[in-house]
Amino acid sequence: MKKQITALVDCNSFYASCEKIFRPELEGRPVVVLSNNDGCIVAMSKEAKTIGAKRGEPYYKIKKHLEKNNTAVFSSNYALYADISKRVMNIISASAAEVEIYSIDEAFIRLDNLPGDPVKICRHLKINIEKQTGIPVSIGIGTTKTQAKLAALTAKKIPEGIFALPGTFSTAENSETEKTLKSEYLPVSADDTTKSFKRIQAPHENKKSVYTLNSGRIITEEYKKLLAETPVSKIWGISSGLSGRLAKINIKTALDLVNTKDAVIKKTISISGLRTVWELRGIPSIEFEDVPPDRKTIMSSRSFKTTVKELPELLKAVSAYCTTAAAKLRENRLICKTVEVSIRTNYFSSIDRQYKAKAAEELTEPTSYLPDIISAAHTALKKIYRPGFNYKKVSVRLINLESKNGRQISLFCSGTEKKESLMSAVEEISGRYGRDAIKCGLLKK
DNA sequence: TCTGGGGTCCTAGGACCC
DNA sequence: TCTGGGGTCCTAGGACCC
Repeated sequence: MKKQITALVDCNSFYASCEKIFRPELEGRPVVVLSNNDGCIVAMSKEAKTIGAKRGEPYYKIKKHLEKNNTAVFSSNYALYADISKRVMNIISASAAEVEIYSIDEAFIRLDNLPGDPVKICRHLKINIEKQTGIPVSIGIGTTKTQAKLAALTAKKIPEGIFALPGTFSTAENSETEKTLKSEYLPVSADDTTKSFKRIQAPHENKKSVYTLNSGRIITEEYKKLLAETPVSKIWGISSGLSGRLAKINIKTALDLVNTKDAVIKKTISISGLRTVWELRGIPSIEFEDVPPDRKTIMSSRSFKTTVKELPELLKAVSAYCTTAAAKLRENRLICKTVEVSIRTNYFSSIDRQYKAKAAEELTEPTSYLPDIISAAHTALKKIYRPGFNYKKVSVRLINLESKNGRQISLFCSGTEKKESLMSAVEEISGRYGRDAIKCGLLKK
């Protein structure tokens, strides 16, 4: 197996950058984007970061402060962000054979199968994206996805916007170490790292300035220094909860982490944490998914601006979320077996009595037919609804999804054909006149 | 007064079976 | 009076990501 070289392309302050594209006058001003109901901050420009805006922070708490600093505030416009994301991802996809679109604003690329210098390829790509879309990006390069993520943190801080990790050293010694590692958790892809990684090593780096991890793996002194300067909470996959647990056993930096025994890691932060550690050591352990796996659930939910008490209003909301979810289901050419509805009161309220519940309803046969989905969701909601509570949020989740194509036979059973053509017609109308042009009403039984 | 939405994966514990 | 053990499957809850 070949040495993996992975880059992470990350759009800078994506939502805020989208808002700035057509408003050059915002240059240099703090920009924040708010979540649904203008509830909390979901994105901010670097100027907004400097004045102390934080992701997830409730807007009302920081509103005055933002105003004082002349901040441009936007309600989120997901249709716009999705559209711009698509353009960015198209450019990235055209640049390499193996691309994993990881989120709306990030993608991993495999560089090892491309001819030419990885850094140069990335520089090209960065210029291309910025020129064609107006969205600034940072690119981190490493030998694993987790390393690429780590490199991207540095990339964001430097003017060039591209940073290649000064290598986990890829030497015969490392390959020998891995062969003798008897860890039962050692991933399949861990062997053979004999290919050199010279290309993205810094020019002044020489093989003598190396450091041997407790595991026996060899890394460069430079990489060691970076690990020592990085708190564990900055590592992809390790958030505040796990960092707290790690701090208790005196693991504070990424270097502490990679020098900890596998068994201790697994015990403290579970198998996913262990994979993260291997990746930091330079052993690919998180799969590169250039073919996106089938989705397992589709969810649609919304918090109410003001709480809701009555069942009819909840039923109406559920119908609307079913419509959104079913549209996505059909877009993905999937059908679902089960519809799950959940409701909850406002857990931030200290006055309201608290209640939350969920119920799942099996469909008589797997389908993407909206009226059947709504009817199942209504049945589920009625099972869990209790009068007298102030409801804050309702969610619909479609689960047990399967591919529509595997179900051709049943197409001709129990009126499925009719349902199919009805849904196609509905889609055409929505496509032409907008999502709200046509709605689903259910007959009372 | 006002605190998002949409995903994934892992683990522990219970039910059930032989 | 003594009261198995191991496997599988499911669910709830907790953790992470952006």
